[in-house]
Amino acid sequence: MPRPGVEELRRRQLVDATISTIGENGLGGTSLAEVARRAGLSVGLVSHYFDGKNGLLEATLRTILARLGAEARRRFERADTPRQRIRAIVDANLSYEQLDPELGAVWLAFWAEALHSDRLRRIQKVNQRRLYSNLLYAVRELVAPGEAERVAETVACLIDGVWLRSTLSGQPGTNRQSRAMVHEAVDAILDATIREGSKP
Amino acid sequence: MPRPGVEELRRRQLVDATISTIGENGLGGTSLAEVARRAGLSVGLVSHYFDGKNGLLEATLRTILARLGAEARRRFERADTPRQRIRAIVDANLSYEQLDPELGAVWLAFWAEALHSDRLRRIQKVNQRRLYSNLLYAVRELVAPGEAERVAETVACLIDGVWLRSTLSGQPGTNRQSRAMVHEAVDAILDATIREGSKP
Amino acid sequence: MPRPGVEELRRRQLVDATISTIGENGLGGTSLAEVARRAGLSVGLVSHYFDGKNGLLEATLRTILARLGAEARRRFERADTPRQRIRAIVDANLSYEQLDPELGAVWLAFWAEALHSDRLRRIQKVNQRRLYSNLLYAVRELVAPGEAERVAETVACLIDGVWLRSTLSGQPGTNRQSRAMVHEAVDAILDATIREGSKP
Amino acid sequence: MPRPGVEELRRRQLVDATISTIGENGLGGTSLAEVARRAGLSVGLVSHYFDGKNGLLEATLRTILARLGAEARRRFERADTPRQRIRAIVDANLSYEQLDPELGAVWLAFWAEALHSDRLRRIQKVNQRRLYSNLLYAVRELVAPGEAERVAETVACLIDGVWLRSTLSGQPGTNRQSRAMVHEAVDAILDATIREGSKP
DNA sequence: TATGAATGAGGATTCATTCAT
DNA sequence: AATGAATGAATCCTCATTCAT
Repeated sequence: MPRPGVEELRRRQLVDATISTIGENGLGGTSLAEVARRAGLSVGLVSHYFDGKNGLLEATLRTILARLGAEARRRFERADTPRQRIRAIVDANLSYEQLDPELGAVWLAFWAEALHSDRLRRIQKVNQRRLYSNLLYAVRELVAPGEAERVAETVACLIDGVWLRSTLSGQPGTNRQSRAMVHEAVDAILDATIREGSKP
Repeated sequence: MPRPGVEELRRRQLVDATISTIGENGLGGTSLAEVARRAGLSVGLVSHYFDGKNGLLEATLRTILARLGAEARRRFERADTPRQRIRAIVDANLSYEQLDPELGAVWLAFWAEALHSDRLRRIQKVNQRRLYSNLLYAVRELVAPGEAERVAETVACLIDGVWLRSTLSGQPGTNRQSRAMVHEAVDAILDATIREGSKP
Repeated sequence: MPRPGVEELRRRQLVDATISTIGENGLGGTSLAEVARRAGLSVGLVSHYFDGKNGLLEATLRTILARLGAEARRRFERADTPRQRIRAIVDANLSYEQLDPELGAVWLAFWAEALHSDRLRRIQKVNQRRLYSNLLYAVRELVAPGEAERVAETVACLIDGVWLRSTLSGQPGTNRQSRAMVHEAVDAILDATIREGSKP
Repeated sequence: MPRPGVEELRRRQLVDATISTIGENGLGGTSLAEVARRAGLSVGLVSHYFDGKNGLLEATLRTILARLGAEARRRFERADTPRQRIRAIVDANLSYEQLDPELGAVWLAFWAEALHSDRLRRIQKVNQRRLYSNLLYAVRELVAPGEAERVAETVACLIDGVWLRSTLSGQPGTNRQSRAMVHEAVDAILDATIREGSKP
C-alpha cells in the first residue's frame, strides 16, 4: 500500500536535482549518479520513475517550461491594457527566476541539446510558439494588421536576446534594468509602427 | 623533411571536422574518433596538435570567433555613416554564414559549455565585448552621451535574440528578412532616443 | 482469511509465466519483473513463494519434468507388449507437447544452465535416469542380457537427438514423422541385436 | 606501424578466453570483464576488435563451427568407401575434442541462445545443414533413392543425441564407446534399409 | 610526423532482492 | 497475503588519453 503522493514527491526531487546539476555542471557534466546523490536517492530510482536518462531530461524540460508558462499566465491575466499585457509577457520571461544564472544555464543546455534531439525539440517548440502567440495577441490590439506579426517577432527576439546576454554574462540581479530596457525599446517600436501606420 | 605549412593544414582539417561534427551531433555527440574520421586523420593527431580534446575545442571556438570578427571588420570598414556602421555590425552578425543552422548549433553548444568552463568563457567574452564596443562606438556618433550605452546594449540584444530564435527554429534562408527587421527596430529605437534627447 | 489453495494457484501462475517467458526470451532474457507481469502478480510474490529466482527456476524445472513423467507413465501403462512399451516411451518423449518449440526452448535453456548449477543438475539427472531405466526394463524383455544396456542407451540417444534437432529447427508439427523415424530405427536395431544374439 | 598479425592474435586470445569462460560458467555467467581477465587483456579491446559482446559471441560461434568443419573435412577426405565416409562424419562429430565437457557446454549454450537470436541462429544453420548434406551424400551411395533422406536424418539424430547425452552426463572419455555404439546402430539401420529396399 | 593499438575510468541501464505498509 | 518502492551491485559500452613503432 504505497503512500499516496510519494511518486509525485520522488519525481520532483529528481527533477529538482537535475535542474541543480545541469545548472552547475552543464548537461555534459550531469550523470545520473550525481543527480541521485543530490536528490538523496539511489540511481535505480531514475529508471524506475523516468525510464532512463532521456525520460528524466524530458520531464525536467517539461517542468521548467510549465513553471515559466504558469508565471506568464499569472501576470498576463492581471494586466488590463494591451501595453500592460506586453509588459507582463516581457516581465515573466525576464523575471528574477528566469534570469537566475543556474536556471539560465539549464535553458541554454536544453536549447543546445534540442537541436539534436527530436523529443526535446518537440517539447521546446511549445514554448517558442506560446511566447509568440501571446505577444501577437496583445500587439494586434495596438497596431494595424499586417504589422503585428513583425512587431511581435521583434519583441520576442528582444526578450530572448536580453535573456541570452544576461545568462551568458553570468551576472544576475540586473533584472529590473533589463526589463526597463526592453519596455523602452518596445515602446519605441510600437510608437514608430503606430505613427507610420496612421499616416494617411 | 616536413613540408612547411603541413601543421597549419592539419590544424585546420581538425578544426573544420570539429565544427562539422558539433554542428551535426552536438558537443555531447562529438568524440575525437568521429572528428578524426571526418578529417581523414588518426585520433592520435588531436593530442599531437591540440594537446587533447579541450585544446581542440578551444581552438575551434577561437576559429569561429576569428571568422566572425574578420567578417565584421570587413563590413565595418566599408561603411561611411554611423547608421551604416551599425547596419554593418548587424549584417555581419546575421550574415548568411552566421545564420547557417550548422554553425548556429556550434555557437549554441559553445555558449552552453562556456558557462562551465573558465577557458571557454574567457574566449567567449572577447566576442561579446567586441560586439558591444563596436556598437557603442557607432551609436555614440548619433545619440547623446549617457544614452549610448543603453542603446548599444539594446541593439546587441536584438542581434543576439534574432540569431538565437533563428538558430532554434532551424530554418535558414530568412536572413534578409531578419536583417530588415533589426534595421527597422534599430531605426525606431535611435529615432526615439534622438528625439527625446533633443528635447530642449 | 486466506482462501485454501491460493498458494497452489499462485505457484502455478508463476511457474507457467516462467515457462512462457523462458520459451519466448530464453533464460538470459527472463527477469522476475517480466515473469510477474505475465502472471499478473507482483515481483515480491516470487520471493514470497519461491525464495528468489533460483527457487522459481528449480520449481519450474521440476514442473516440466513432472509433466513429462506423468505423460510417460500414462502411455507406458497402456502398453501391452515390450515393443509397445518402447514405443510408448518414444511417443511420450516426442509427443506434440514435448516438440512444441516453446517448451523445447525451455528444456534447452535448463540443460545449458544445469551444467553450471548443482541444484538444477541434480533435478535433471532424475529425468535422464528415468528415461533410461524405463527403456532398459522394456528392452530386457526382448534382447539377451548384456546387450540390453547398449540398446537402451542407443534408443535414448535417438530420442534425445530427434528431440534436439526438432527443437533447433524450430519447426513443430512433424511429430508423427519424427516418431515413425524413431520407431523404424528402433526396430532395425532391435532386429539386428536379436538376430545376432540368437546366433548359435 | 602495427605489427602484422597482432590483430589475429588478439582475436584468437579473446575467442579462446570466451570459449573457456562459457565452458566453465555458461553464457549467463560470462561477462566481458571475465573474458578480458582470462585473455590477459583489457575490456576495451573487446569493443575494439569485435564491436561489443554480440560480435564476440558470433565470432566465437563461428570459430568452433569452423574447427568442427575442418575436422570433419579432414576425416571425410581420408575415407575410401561410403561406410567409411559415414563413419568419418560420426567420428568427427564425436571426437575427443567434441565430447570435451567444456566445449560441449559451449555448444549447448549457443544452441539455447540461438533460439532467441537471429544472428546466432543463422550461423548455426550452416552447421546443421552441412552435417546433414554430408551424410546424405554418403548414404545415397548405399541405399535406394527415396530412402536416403530418412536414413541420413536418422544418423544425424543419433549423432546429436549421443553428443547431447554425453555432454549432459559430464563424463568425457567414453568417446570410443560412444562412437562404437553409433557405428553399430548405423550398420543396423543401413542393413535393414538395404535389405528391405532390395526386396523384389 | 603519424598511426592506431591498448588502457581503464566513467556512465547508463538492468535486475534480484529487501522491506515497510 | 500481497504490493511495489527502493537499493546497489553488476554489466556493457564509450571514449579521452597514452605510447610503441
